[in-house]
Amino acid sequence: MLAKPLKSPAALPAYQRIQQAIRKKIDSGQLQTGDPVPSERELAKMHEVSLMTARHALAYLERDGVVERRRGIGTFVSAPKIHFNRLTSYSEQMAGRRMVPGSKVLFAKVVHDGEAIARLLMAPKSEVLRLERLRQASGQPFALETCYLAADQFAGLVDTPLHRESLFNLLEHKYGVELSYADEEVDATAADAKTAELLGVAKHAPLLRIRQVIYSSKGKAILYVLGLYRSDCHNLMIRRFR
Amino acid sequence: MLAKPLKSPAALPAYQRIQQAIRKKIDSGQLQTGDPVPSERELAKMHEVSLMTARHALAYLERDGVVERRRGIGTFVSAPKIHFNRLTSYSEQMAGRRMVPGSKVLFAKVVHDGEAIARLLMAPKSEVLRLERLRQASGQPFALETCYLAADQFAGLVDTPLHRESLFNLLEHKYGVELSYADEEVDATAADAKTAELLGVAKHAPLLRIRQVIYSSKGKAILYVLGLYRSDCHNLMIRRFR
DNA sequence: AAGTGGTCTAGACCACGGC
DNA sequence: CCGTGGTCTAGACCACTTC
Repeated sequence: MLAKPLKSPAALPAYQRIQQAIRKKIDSGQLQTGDPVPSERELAKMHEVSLMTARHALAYLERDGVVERRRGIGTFVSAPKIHFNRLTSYSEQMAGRRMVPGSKVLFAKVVHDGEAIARLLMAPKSEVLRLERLRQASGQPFALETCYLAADQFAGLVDTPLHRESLFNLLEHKYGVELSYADEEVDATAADAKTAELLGVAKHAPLLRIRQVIYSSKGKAILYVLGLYRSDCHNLMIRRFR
Repeated sequence: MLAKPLKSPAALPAYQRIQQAIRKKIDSGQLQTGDPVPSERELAKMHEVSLMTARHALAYLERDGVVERRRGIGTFVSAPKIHFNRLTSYSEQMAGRRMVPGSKVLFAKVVHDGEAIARLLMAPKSEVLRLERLRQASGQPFALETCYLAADQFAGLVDTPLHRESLFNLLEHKYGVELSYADEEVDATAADAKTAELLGVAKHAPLLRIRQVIYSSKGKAILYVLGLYRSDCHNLMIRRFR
């Protein structure tokens, strides 16, 4: 048998549409923690897809912790994750700590280096905007952040005054990008000479290094950020569940 | 068409056999980081299964962080990074990856110091069990972990052979404690002389420091863990949502 | 054009849990 | 017994990347 050729252009895959429908019901409160989600067979009929496709939708919702599946019983809405680990902008973090945010732009240009990053961001001609900022909290330098964005998507950004305005704000409101989640890789590293001077620490002082890839709600990589944080004034707080 | 009915009893599902075969090749060094794994179609032929089954095997290996898949390119063995979105025991982490866990107990006694920790764990008479272990992955030392537990609750633990048995396992099965979540504080620090020697790194080398408080499902603090991780072989992976 | 992974079909049988 | 999720088939078309 042929696959259904009736797909409208730019349509989401069927399994993602099913997921979206379920997530929507959870968000709106129609489905609450512990409530049963329609079974694979029901979903297949409702959305006019095969069983495997409905399965796929549920399997990946389970992977993301949205539902729990129990053989012989059914699929249920899982307890709401407390998003202790919320993705916030620097400005939002500062506001939460009642500190005065400050930011000095050290570099803001379109560059061609960094092919891996360009590929990640799907930047045409490998043109990415590189934005280097020294972050300050109440006057003290405390982090060095280098952001990369696809140059074609965020053309006017180079000329925007970024020393005061939040990048998150710009992306979300001026560019209409809905930021959704970030994958972060955290480790420790030693400060090189230039970084040490900028941050006002000793050379080789231990720094917390966070590399993050921030995705839009459509799953596209929007932003790559490399951050180096003074370990004496920056702690990462995480809550993890078993 | 019928499903193949030739399965011997107690046989693993086909997709798990395929995963095992791949993991084995990685463990034995036949496949190294970055090496291509056979394509879906190759695996399907080799193991005499359908394409969907081979796909399933690879998809779940990717979910576990063992391989990376790139459309139009292939599937590759991913870098041996430790992947942390859930609260897992050290043994579980090692098992999920392709490493042989090892652990050397450096210290295991009831102590009276550390009032703050004793209060946190609600330990009577401030008696806490302090357990210091050197963690190894495939023979290489890679972390120094110091755990604290309330001495009265886990009396027999001092005499339990902990060099092989997982502490999580003991707590969950022998002591009937249901571990639920952990709050973690992450930063960077420099190795002191003793730590540097134990971990086999230079003095003042940057280390990832994680302090965690692990709570039971009843919300009681059960375990305090201070971990120092070699930043050259330990990365923390986090996903955060907006 | 050839090869890869991504999505999908229309069924099948099995293992499990509750009635 | 029936409904649930778990495994599986033998194909198909699509999107993407490399040559």
